[in-house]
Amino acid sequence: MVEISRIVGMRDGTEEKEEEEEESNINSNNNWFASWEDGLPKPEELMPLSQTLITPDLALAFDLPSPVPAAATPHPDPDLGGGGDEGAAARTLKRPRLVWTPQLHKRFVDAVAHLGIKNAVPKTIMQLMGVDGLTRENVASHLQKYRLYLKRMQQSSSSSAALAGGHISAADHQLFASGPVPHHFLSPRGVAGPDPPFVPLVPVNPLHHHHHHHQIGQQYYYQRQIGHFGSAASSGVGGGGAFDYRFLSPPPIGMQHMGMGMGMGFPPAASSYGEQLEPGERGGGRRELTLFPTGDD
DNA sequence: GGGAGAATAT
DNA sequence: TATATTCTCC
Repeated sequence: MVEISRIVGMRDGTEEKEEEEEESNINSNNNWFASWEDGLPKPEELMPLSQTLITPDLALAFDLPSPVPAAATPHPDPDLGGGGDEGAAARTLKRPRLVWTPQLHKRFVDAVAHLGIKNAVPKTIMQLMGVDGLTRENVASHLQKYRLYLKRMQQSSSSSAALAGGHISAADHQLFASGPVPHHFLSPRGVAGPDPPFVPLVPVNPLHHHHHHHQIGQQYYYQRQIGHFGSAASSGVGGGGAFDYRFLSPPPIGMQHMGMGMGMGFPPAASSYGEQLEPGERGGGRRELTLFPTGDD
């Protein structure tokens, strides 16, 4: 079949110490990059956990308002209908929303940090991250937000704006503030600093691995949530409609979506599983690709 | 044309 | 809100 969305599974065989030094380390991070590789898999450790998330048929079905058989589908796209070019189909079908887990974000930050602000552009970052399935758009979007975050950080740290109301929102802490932010990102002088030498990440090989991720504790699982066929009956309003969720992989940890009500950051070192959110809360019918660690990171 | 970045959409 | 998509510009 066609492999549409796949994400890499990364082993953290080398569970180095470091990792969670964060804020307290921002000022004394002489080694923030010395240990940058720690969180990253060595080339030989890079282990693609590729999975076929959705078949063309399924995609078709889910994309339609009703469970109309593909055969009867008036879909104009030849790629979808004919099972032609796999690559084309893979590009055509929409990927699930990417969830930026702390681990994924860390990779992002590390990449940005080692590229240097000025060289940190989506494509480069993406390549450096070496995460299979990650697109330039994914990175670009995240980068945009990340820059906004850095901007606010600068403001609140270099002026009295912090008192004026430019405080860091809980949302910031949720992801961005949870990881180490290279200090030079925030200080005007270090911005154009020299690029620390580092070993470029080796991109994940595109091989198909139909792993049955049983090895909890050292890999990333991906999660896929698929909405139920557009049954007009079940779909409540944006509220809590009953959806027909199916998990093709073990359920996720409940560490995202803690917005609104109690905006507390996720556990700093969410080493292991927390509780799990009841699936189906939100995301009515949306697919979501989630990378989450199963081991302590 | 392709990519970056901002704006806008979902 | 978080992430995706679109749009403009280079």
